[in-house]
Amino acid sequence: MARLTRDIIVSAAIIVIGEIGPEQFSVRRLGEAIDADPTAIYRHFRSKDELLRAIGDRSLAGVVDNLPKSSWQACIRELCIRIRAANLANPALASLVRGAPPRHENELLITETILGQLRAAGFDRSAAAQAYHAVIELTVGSAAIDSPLASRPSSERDATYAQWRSDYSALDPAKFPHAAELAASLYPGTADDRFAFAIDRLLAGLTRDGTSGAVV
Amino acid sequence: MARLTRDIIVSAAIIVIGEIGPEQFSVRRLGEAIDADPTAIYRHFRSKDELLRAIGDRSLAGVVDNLPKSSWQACIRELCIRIRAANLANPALASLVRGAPPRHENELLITETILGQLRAAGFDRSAAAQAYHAVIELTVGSAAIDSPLASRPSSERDATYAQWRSDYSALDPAKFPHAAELAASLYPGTADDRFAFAIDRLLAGLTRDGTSGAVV
DNA sequence: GGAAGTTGTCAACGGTGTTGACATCGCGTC
DNA sequence: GACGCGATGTCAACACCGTTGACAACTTCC
Repeated sequence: MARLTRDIIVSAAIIVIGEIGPEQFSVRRLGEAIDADPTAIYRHFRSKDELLRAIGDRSLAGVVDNLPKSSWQACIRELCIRIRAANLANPALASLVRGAPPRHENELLITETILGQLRAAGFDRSAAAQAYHAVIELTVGSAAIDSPLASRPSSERDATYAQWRSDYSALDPAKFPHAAELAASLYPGTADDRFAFAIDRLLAGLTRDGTSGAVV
Repeated sequence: MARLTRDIIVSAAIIVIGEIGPEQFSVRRLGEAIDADPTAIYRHFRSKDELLRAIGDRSLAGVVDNLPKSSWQACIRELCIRIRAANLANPALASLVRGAPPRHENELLITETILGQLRAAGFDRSAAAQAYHAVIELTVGSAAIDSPLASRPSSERDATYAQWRSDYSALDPAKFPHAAELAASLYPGTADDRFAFAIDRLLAGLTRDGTSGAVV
């Protein structure tokens, strides 16, 4: 009888996910890895979803530490990049926002940090809340989309993007003139780069919305 | 022997998903609904993923029709709202961007439309591609996140949001001052409203990025 | 009419999350 | 120290899932 705790299980799960990838992760594989009966896990977590949420929160540990203080944009930007990185690595993202609000410690710290930055920047309550939702939606949503590809080796990712560009360039220019013309420009850089661009633009848009007294 | 076609299967699948929700949808349930052996579906689709993609593309039919022409922002905004609505209704969103680029007819039309609008607005090739990715990432990601809740009745959704606000307001103000203070302002309006706000702010941010010659 | 290819049917494989009955362990109490 | 009880690990099993291969029925073409 191996003694288990929530912490032990979560730590083991993170290792297993790192080895076999989020898609292949299952309760049975986890049980095998910790050399215990898979169903023993259900003594510590009500369901796999609850386990995934715990994993997700663990991977967010320290995500609000030592954020840049140069500006609120730089701070939120860096925070979102970290959140995204944490969420890409494991499947908890799916259950992160799924049917449950940020109840866990680290998730709450994220909410608190973002709201604090926005308030300090001059956003009123309503505007801060709206901006918070927009930022989180982009960050978590982006991670959810990019996650499947992110778990593959980077060489494979590059090959995939190259293939997609080639698909676009092969389109009928009569039907899809712009898509065909811009084929070579699509999927520029890494997915991380594209996210950084998006969050930058969103933050820029938030400062000029007229719904808050925020001034840059 | 009931004669099946891809079209019949996709139509039936959409009905079934509407009845039992995206989460409960399975090949077996679909087979039951069309009164045929579940495995017959595999004569027309290589895998469930391929079926889901076909469903996704079907639900995007007509999404680029009659878009507002008042401005490129209004056009893209409306298009994204429609895409989101289509994706919320079925689970194809997960496989939409998952491991495959927009290869289907309607998906390509979306790409073409957005790129065309951006180019006409003065974005150069690189800037148009970047902006396209940012917009799609937010739109599809947002749908992916909101989908689980969107499949429930609106009364239940409202109750859920109310519960979450109450959770936030119960937080320790010493640890989470801003989250506690803004509890009542969080989750304002509907998820659709929040998305509309986010896409508005992103589009606003795209016009002021300095990476294009775009002028409003 | 016969051959060939397409498509529906059936049984089965290997996997999943989860549950209930049973056994075993650790710990507090008499 | 013995007892009892609750917490926890083990095992078998349930009800699903996506998918495959062998077979049969049907359609189409020569």
